[in-house]
Amino acid sequence: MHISANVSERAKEPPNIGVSVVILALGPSDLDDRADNLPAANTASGTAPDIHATASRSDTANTVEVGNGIDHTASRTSDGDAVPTLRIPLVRRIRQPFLGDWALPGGDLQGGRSLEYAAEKALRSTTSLHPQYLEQLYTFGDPSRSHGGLPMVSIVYWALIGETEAKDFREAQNVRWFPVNQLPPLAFDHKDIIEYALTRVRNKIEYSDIATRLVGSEFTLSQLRNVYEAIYGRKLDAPNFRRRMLSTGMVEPTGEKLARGAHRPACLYRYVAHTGTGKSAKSTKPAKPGSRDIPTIPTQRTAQQ
Amino acid sequence: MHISANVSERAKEPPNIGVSVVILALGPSDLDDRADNLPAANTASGTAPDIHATASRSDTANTVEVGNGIDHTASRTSDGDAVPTLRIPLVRRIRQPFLGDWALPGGDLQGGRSLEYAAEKALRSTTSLHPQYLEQLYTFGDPSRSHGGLPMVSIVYWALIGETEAKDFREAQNVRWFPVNQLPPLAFDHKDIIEYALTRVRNKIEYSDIATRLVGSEFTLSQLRNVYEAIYGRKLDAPNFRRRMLSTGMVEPTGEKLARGAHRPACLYRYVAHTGTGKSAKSTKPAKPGSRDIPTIPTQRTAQQ
DNA sequence: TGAATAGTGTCTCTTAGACAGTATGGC
DNA sequence: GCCATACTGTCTAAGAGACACTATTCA
Repeated sequence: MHISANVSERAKEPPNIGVSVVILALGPSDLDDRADNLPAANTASGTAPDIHATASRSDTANTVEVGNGIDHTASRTSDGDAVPTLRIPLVRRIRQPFLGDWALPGGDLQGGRSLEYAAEKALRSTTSLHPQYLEQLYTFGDPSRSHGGLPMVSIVYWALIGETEAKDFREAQNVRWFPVNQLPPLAFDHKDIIEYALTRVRNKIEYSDIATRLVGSEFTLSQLRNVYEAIYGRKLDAPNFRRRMLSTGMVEPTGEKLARGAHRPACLYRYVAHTGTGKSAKSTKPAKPGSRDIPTIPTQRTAQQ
Repeated sequence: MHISANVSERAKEPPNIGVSVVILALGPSDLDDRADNLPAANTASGTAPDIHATASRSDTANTVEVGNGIDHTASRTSDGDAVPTLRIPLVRRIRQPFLGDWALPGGDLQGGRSLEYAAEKALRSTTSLHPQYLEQLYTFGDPSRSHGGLPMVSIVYWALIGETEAKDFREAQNVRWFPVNQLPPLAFDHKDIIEYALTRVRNKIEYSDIATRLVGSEFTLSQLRNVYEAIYGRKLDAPNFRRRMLSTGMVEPTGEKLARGAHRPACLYRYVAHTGTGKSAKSTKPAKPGSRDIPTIPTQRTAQQ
């Protein structure tokens, strides 16, 4: 990857390729507000002067409200019920353009490796975690998005990380976690990209099994509902949610129960892989992370080679 | 882009980038079977020996049935009603690998140009047409897909071309149009890519306005239904289709009528841009071809830059 | 008049959502 | 007993699909 002598020469060459990841992780779902020991959200993490107010406070000074169509600046609704929130790790830029702003984790693409490999590598180097789910989001290549940097085609992936996994994140230099509804100033078009990823996830959760990957192998329907609520950013009606989950045939009871407090214990369920014989088994190829180059259901393609 | 001396060196370099297009065009919807003067489908077009049987005949020797879950090897159903079919232009490969097989049109990516530009250019050079709709499909980058060629990342777009536009295609060397249900042997993973594009289009037509771009500015509901039928590959119930279209508020009557035969004339309608005040106005940013780098609703992204 | 397409009415089935009410645990 | 959560029952409204039926044109 060599850089040409002048700009007109450079324009004729193909742009560089990078791979980036929107990493969506479940926040803690237990009701005590642990804002101060959330993954690195509040710890001064680095060398550069802190140009932002504390991101996890309820005031939104120096943070950007992502317009996701849902009104929740805090993680609790007015009636006092907790709505779990999604969190996202970002990397502070240490060079121009957008020096000091926050950006999605990313890396270069190696010739002999798959795109998923590059995405997982970017994810690991930022969080030292493995994704529960990884899928291509979109490829951005408009020349105007470089803002003075080198022209760059960014192949963007999005990843999901479960609550238990997110607890052993790696606290790295210039890496912080932000709630998706309180993002800091972002470099390039990364704000649009995150919004787009959220739209995509909320859409995908409707017809796929991604939510079941964010809970353990056995789970209560409340726990599963919490995953949906975190992704939607709003509370769901518990009775209707139960009916919907059971009617899909995607989950089945284990027979066990789980007591977690001064109330009736909840039945445990497990995920049932779709055999195609289920009742409303919409076609949902699981497509594990790093599996192959064939996307799951609704995405897009066309290729010269 | 220079080629390195040996393989191990090459593997460390970033792969080449190309842009390809799945071009979906409406076939003729009038009922006379014009298989023999369809765009270039049957004319011997080239220098290379013709390794395929006539692709537009009803026998499928040397053609590949794309498994789209719909049983229609011919364009007519058993009751005699015509089902319009989608057609797709392919380019015959004139070098290894996959010499003689058919492939999606594509081209290189120039640094100073957008991805859409490259896709439109590939489309123009093959068909001399402008797309009614152009959208990114997916980016393929698995090393295994090169099959002996150079490693290649393919950013794939899909395009829609209306029936009237498709009539003045350009008959080019080594370019032919095939019905999507009778494809010839395809190079690389292009068969998967086309199947994926069809899935995507059938999905997208549900919640977007792409169908209205394939008819004129004024159209009857029968004409619009024909577009849906071509994309779905099956007949639709006319009364239910009418109700559904009218209930979305996406179309409105012009007051005019169109007489086309020995039967009751049909009312003409026009497309109504969504203002957000409509009844079931699902969020559908139009996203014209070549507009910007922000995708429409359900797709995916994440980027390093 | 008949053929062919345009268009209306109506029925059923399914699903999502609202919400009242019951069940079962800890305290 | 009370409280909190788990779970059941039921009503309503909207949407998709099947399909009988009417309307309007030309030949």
